[in-house]
Formats: sequence, structure tokens, C-alpha cells
Amino acid sequence: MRMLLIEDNVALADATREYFLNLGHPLDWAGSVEQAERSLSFDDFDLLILDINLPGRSGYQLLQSLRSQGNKIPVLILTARAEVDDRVSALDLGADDYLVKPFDFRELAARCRALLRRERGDASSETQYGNLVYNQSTQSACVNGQPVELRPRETQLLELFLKNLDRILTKDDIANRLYTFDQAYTPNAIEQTLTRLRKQLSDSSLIIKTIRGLGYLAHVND
Amino acid sequence: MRMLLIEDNVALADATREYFLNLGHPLDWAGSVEQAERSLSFDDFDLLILDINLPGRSGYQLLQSLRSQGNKIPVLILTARAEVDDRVSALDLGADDYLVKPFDFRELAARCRALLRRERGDASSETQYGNLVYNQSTQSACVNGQPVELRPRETQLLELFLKNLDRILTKDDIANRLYTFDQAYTPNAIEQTLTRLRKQLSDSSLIIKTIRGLGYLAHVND
DNA sequence: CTGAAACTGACAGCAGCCTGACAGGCGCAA
DNA sequence: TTGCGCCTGTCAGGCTGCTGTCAGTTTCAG
Repeated sequence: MRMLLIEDNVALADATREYFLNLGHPLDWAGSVEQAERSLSFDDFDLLILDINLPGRSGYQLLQSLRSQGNKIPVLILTARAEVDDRVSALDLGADDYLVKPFDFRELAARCRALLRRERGDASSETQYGNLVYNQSTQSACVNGQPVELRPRETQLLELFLKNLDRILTKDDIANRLYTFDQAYTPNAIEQTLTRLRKQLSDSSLIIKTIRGLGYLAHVND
Repeated sequence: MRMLLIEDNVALADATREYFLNLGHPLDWAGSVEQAERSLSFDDFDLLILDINLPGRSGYQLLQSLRSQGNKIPVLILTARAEVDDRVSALDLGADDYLVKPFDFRELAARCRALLRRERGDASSETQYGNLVYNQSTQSACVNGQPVELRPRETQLLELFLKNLDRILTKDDIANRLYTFDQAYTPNAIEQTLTRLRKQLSDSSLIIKTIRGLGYLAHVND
């Protein structure tokens, strides 16, 4: 579960980050809409926590532009203004929930969990790719009806490839999905994970081709 | 079984809470309709116990708005007024039961159990999972016809797993079910309870698998 | 053919989980 | 009140298995 907090108040951001870290959930932080857009452009997040009152472009504009691009990522709005209008328009714009400052961290965490659960609980989370069936809610895969034991890293990698079929993924793309900013990684770690994933999926119709010097490309062979 | 009590009388709320905690059922408390709405928006409850005479927006309004949203959660109304009119209109609005203050805690608990049993729909609250039979109304379990002695915490955990077969439950999910907001918990407490539950169910066909780094998954092995 | 990139088996560190032992808290009985 | 038993959370030690590193090998483009 990867979350991005967009908040210009450094003290609040730090405290929030610390709280979530203690819960075991890494939280990336962006101080402005511009910074957030940069993070979003080369990284996938599962959830955004978005302050409305930001210097420069407001949180609304970010939310609006995300939704107009068809991005459905769950967004939780933080607002200092308690007016109902604010809340209504936030939800109208496509926010999934809101919280009025000052708030209790426990409530924020509970709401995040609720959003993620809603996301996870969605039906039709099972998708078929040739003889490979992947279930996103249980994070499990079957090949020819036989369950395949995937480790967390392999699962992350598989999800990434399934979301990007027939598209080249560079090692950097992959690293950005598997590791947070401050986690160091070596290209070899990715290669190793890929080897393990390929071994698990050796009988499946999902083929992960190496494109030497560029990256990898997954496609379904049928 | 997670319940929310909406009651402005602090002393009564505390006493009720204590009573249910002793029975092994976490009970969250909201002092006003606004607070209740906040709790309801980000957490799932199995039952509401709702005082009608609340400062500000009344319990009726909350009930009405819940039902108009199509929310079917069982609601038990508490009322200090003994008038029949009150009761009738509460039931009209979609309350499932009512109780006139002052009341006996044992009666409240019995009515809550009855509501939850009705909710589940099946007349016999006994369900079979392979060689494991669980009776929800007596909160007792049998494996191969032999009764299994379960402690309150273990029972809560078992119920949670039975309601979520073949679905991953994270430690957070579990914590949210076993503990109220303000109760601190450590992951280890859950692990310990799980160890104890597994030991009790070692001969049963209910398997609780650990999914390292993610959570737990229960399924019936037959 | 050559060098760089990618693959992969072996291994070690470590985080997550399990579990036995213990202690605090509570209810109950004397 | 004291003593006892039960429940449940904490602690610490141990174990498992995941994951990154290393090093040797293979592959491939030029």
C-alpha cells in the first residue's frame, strides 16, 4: 500500500508521515501540486491524501485534472475550512472522502483503510490472461487452474506487468513501483525477482520478453 | 460483532460499554449524531444502539437519513419516553427494535443478540464448516462433535475468519474488529490469540494460512 | 569475436511470525 | 481483604522463508 501526502505544512506532513511509518505504511510526501504531479507521473500510488489549501495551484485543480484524465485513484481531501460547501464540492469533484482539520491521526488512518478496503473489495477483481488467472483481492494467481505460490515481490512485479501488457517497461519503471524513493536498489535485484517470477509462470501463457538495453515487455501468448 | 452506541449520557454510555466489553464485544461510543455519522462513514458496524433524545439533531433524523440511503444496518432504539407513539414511529422509521429506559443490561444484550441473529437470516444459528460446527448464538464450537473451549478473544477471531473465508485479512482488519479505536494493540497480541485459536482448532478442517507480510487467509479444507 | 547486459544458483541477513513463559488485571469465594 | 484461577497482553528467543548480493555463466548486439 503506497500513499502520497500532498501538504504544504511541513510540521504536519512530518508528523503524519511518522504516524503512518509507525503503523508500518510508508508515506511519500509532496509539498506542492507541482511536486505531486512529478511524483504521480513516474510512480503509482494506491491512495492520495490531498490538502486543499496549497500555495500556488490548489488541490482542487490537481484533483480535477486527475479525474479528467480518467485517473480513478482514491483521494482523501484535507481541508481547514469547515464549510459544507467545501466538502460538497470536493466530493463533487471526485474526492472519495474528506477530513476537516484539525483531525485525529487515528481517524485519518481509519479512513484510509476504509478507502483501500473499498478499492480492494471491488468485485470483478479476477482477470484472465490466457491460461493465467489473477485475483487482485486475494493477490493470488492460477495457471491452468493450479494455484501458483507467489511471494510479495513477485506479486508486485506480476501486477505491474499485467497492468502494462504489450508496453515496454524499463528497469527504472519497475524500480519505481517496487521501491520507495529512499530505498536503494540494484538492477540485479530486479533481474533476480524476474527470474523467480518467470520460473513460477513457466507454464503460463504470459511471456515476459527481455528487450536488451531497454527493458521488458509482457504479452499474452494464445 | 462490532457495535456503535449513540448516547449523550456519559455515565450510561460508560456503563453499557463496560458491560459489553466484559461480554467480549467491543462497543464504540458516539456522543452525538455528528460524531456517529463520522464513525459510520469510515467503519463497518454490525449494530447501532441509538438513543432518541440527543442534543442537536435527534436520533430519528440519523435513522431516517441512514434508511433513506438504503443502509440496512440493524438499529435498536433507546428511549426515555414510554409513550407508545414514540415506539411506533421509531419502528416505522426503520428501527428494528426498541427498549425503554431504564433498562436491564442483560435485556439489552439479549435483544442485540436477537437482532444480529435475525440479520443473519438463518433460523438455526449453527453453521457447519467441514468437521467444524459453530453456533453463533451460544458462541460455541465443536470439532468432530467434540466441544472446543474457546475464550472470548478466540471466539471473536474465529467469527471474523468464518465471515471472511477465502479472503485475506490484514492485521489491521483484524485489529479493527477486535479492538475499539482508542484501545492500543500490538501485532503480537493478535499473533498470540491466533496461536491459541489454531491450537484449539488443530483437528478441525478450518485452516488459517499465514500470508507473510500481508495477513491471514482462512479456508475450509475438505 | 568481444564486451556489456542479462540470467541464475548459492548464500547470508533480516524481517516477520510463532510460541513458551510470565505478569497484570479482573472476578469470585472464603 | 486475601488468595486463587482465568484471561489476555507483553517479552524474548527461536525459526522460517523472503529478498538482495555476489559471482560465475550465458546471451546477444555490433
